[in-house]
Amino acid sequence: MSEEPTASWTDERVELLQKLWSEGLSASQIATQLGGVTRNAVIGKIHRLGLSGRAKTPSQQRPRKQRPAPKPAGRVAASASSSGAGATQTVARASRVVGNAALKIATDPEPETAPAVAARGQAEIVPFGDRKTLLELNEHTCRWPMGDPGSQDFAFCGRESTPGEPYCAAHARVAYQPAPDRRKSRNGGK
DNA sequence: CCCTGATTCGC
DNA sequence: GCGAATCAGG
Repeated sequence: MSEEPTASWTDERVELLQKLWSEGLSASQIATQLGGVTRNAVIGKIHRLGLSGRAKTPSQQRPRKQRPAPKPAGRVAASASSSGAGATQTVARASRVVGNAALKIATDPEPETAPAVAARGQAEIVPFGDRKTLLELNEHTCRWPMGDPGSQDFAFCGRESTPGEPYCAAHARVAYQPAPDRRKSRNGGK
C-alpha cells in the first residue's frame, strides 16, 4: 500500500528531482531516493527539463564531446515490452541505502558489555545535518570519520569536541576504549 | 573497478 | 516525453 505503480514524472517527483539536483545530489542518489527510476531516467529528465550542470563555474564552457564514433549497428532489435503506458521500469538496482552509514571500529573481538555497545551505538548515530566535511572541521569539531572515505556520504562527526581533544565525548570514549585490561597479566611478566 | 553526467536514439 | 544504451571522463 505504499508502492507507486506509476513511476511517471508527477509534479511531486519533478519537484523533488529539482530540489535534490539543485542540492548537489548525484543522479544515482536521486534515482534511488525517488525509487522506481534509474539514474539514466533522472539524468534524462533533468536534461529534458533544461537543468544540467547545476551550478558549475560560470566561466566554465562545455568542450562538447559528441561521439565521433558512429553507431556500428542499430540498437537492440527486440525491446522488452513497453506498450502504450511507456512505463518500463527495470527496477533492479536498488541497494544504495541512503541513511546513516555505520562505521566499523577495530576493537578487540571481546564480548562487549551492554553499556559499551550502547555508548558506541549512541556515538555512531549522527544526523547528516550535523556532520561536517573536512573543510568545515575546526578545533571544536569532532573529527570522527563516518562512512567510507572517498564516498559521497563520507563526513566527520562534526559535533562539539572536548576541548583539547579531537573527538567529542562519545567518540573519545570509543576511540580510547580498548586500553584498561592489563591487570590480568601480572605474573612474572615484566 | 567504482562512480559521475552527457548524449543519442528507439520507443 | 521517456529511458536504455552508450559514451567519455574522474
